[in-house]
Amino acid sequence: MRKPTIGIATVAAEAGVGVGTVSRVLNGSNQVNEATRIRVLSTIERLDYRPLRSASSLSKGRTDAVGILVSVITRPSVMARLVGVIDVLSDAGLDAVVFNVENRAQFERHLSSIIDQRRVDGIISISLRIPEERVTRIRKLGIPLVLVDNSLPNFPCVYIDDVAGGNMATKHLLSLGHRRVGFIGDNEHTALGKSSSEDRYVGYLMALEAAGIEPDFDLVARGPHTSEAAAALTSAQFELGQHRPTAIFASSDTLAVGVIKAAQHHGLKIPDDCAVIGFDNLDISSILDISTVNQPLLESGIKGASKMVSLLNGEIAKPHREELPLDVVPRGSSLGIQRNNSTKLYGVVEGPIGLQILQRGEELVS
Amino acid sequence: MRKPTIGIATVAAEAGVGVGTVSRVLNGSNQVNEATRIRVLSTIERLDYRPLRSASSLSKGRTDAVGILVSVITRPSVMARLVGVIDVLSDAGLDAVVFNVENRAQFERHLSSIIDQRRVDGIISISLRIPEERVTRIRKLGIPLVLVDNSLPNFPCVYIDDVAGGNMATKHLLSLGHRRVGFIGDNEHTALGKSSSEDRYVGYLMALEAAGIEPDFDLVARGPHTSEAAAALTSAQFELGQHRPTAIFASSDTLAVGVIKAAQHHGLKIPDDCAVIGFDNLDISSILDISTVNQPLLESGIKGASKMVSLLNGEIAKPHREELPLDVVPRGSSLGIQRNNSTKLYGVVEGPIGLQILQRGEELVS
DNA sequence: GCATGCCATGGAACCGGTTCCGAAATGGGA
DNA sequence: TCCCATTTCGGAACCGGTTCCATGGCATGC
Repeated sequence: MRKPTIGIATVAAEAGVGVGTVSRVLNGSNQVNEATRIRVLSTIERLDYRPLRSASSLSKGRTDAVGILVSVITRPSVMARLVGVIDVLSDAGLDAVVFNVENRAQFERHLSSIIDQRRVDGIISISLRIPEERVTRIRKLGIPLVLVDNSLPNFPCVYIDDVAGGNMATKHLLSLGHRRVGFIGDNEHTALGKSSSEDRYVGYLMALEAAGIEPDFDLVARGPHTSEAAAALTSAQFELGQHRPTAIFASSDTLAVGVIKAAQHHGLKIPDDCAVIGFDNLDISSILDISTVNQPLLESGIKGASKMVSLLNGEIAKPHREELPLDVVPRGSSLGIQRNNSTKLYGVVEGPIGLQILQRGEELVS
Repeated sequence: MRKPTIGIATVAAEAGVGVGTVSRVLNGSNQVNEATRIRVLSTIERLDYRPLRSASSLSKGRTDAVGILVSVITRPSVMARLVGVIDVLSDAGLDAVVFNVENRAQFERHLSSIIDQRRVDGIISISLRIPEERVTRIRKLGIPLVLVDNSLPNFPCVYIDDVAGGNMATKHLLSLGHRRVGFIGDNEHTALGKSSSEDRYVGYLMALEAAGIEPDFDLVARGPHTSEAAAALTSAQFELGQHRPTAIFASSDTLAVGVIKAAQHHGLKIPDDCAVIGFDNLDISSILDISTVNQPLLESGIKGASKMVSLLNGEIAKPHREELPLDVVPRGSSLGIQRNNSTKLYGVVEGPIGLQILQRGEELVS
């Protein structure tokens, strides 16, 4: 014997039935007599038969796999969305094939691969803007596509209103009496076409205008999406002397961490000397007590993947386009001590933010 | 026309060649005349032909996909390894099919699915211990398996010596003169079979013994893998009065954050009143200036995936079993101010750790 | 001029499931 | 007892590539 490969035919022969019957048993058809089913199942067990996915895919005409394109996966916000997506797909019996996109070239390569090799049934794109010509192609080919944290005409998508978010964040700072509000954003995403940061900046400008404040472009800066870069940019603003900002809106929590580092570096107390608000409500912002704009990250993944599941079932994604809610989460980095429900330590210790950060009383469960 | 499906046969007919030739062109065989190749390629272009992955898989007998089992993906350490794995696989032209494992039931389900449905060519397991019977099965079936952050006889793996790591961390604290060193670990991983935390605990005990210190089990505690839980456990230790620990080894950075929260809650200054060291060298530990044990996370993924690529190419994974190096990264949470290269702010401001944390001068690039 | 051998090529067999159609078996009703 | 509907089943055709073998053409060597 050179090929001990056990296929559906072998099982059929052993069990004394036709291949069709075995197939029916495998797929849980109810067109099978109970006794027969048992006989087939026991034969499968005995021969240790394992169906071959690709053969099934070929005849069924679908792969039961979904391609997931994610922008720099290491970003915590992206990560959270991805988890939501994977969990939903798994539950639906779909394989989650992940493509990590870190630069334009990689993006193009992965897109080609996905589109031209017909390896997946659908595509979920997370925080990425797909180039126009690709979109056209995808549309023409009729490949199911769902956007998470982005939006595209005629495709199901889950997104937030970044402009509104930027507006909310800035208004929060303005409402605390600040007039010189700085903006620290990133310019990285632009490389992959998506720029939440820019949209949030627009919201920032709108809020200023609504408050009758003339924007000061010395208080606006962009750089790579790292806290180090943000710290450097912020540092420059703090050196403006009396023209320095008294509050800063960082377009993401990661950047907000950098802003705070810079403030400490300049001996500025937070929030008294400079209030800070970030965006995303990552774990880190909770740990460091940074005010932020909360957006439902995990949920965005869940909803996006659910839409994909619907599409693949031939249904129409229920809310075709879905905008998720945002809300400001005020914390110590903007409100400071004068806040309210503080633990006893909270009012007692006078000190820089670092302290408050770590003391803000989570109830310690014992 | 009811089926406009364009297959290799259509292309062959259109180009006036045989299917074999088209296939050869697609696979870059050099057995094809240049003129013919061009003709076929242009036909492919003209018809917008796209080969079907599953058909190819079926005849080739392989899927060119690798299954990745990851324990709770959201853990930053796991995440980092995953990124390494995905990047290497992508470069090798292999699909990365990710299975997120959050509990025992899910684990079993995914394992069955992977093993019994023959959907992937190999399995990479990250930070998970595969149940004995599954291992037996995998071995018998000859499915390529690579372990990352774990080890199993006769399978290629990339791992660290957690016992040694725990030892190093504890020794670091002992070397600073501490005698009452506490341990905060987690018990979650146990649910999935893997327990780095326990191994690190063993290292902790060994270090104590080597120093001639009798372990005090009031200073040992375990709980869920969250900083909140760690804070609660630590809090209890701080209430031991004069018997409280003067230093704590947390088996991961996430837990170390909790330890620090608890210290602040109790008005203890770090590192003066209590030194802390974590494990993993996550971003957060750098931001919060927490001493830690560094392990090459991204690299573990890269090396693991490389081994898988070798295996699938029929080669033997080069270093079959590979132990990655560990090293203590001393930071403010254990060394404190008496350190050395501090910025000017560093020595000036007297205060709790929170301050130092955020002031420790990273050189701010301008 | 003929044997030899390489290159390029056509195409049938094959990979291992799924599906559909026709048929056999079963059972109920007239 | 016969007819028809229903349930269950067998198996050929099919999905769309890959591979191997046979073949034809052409150049080289004697």
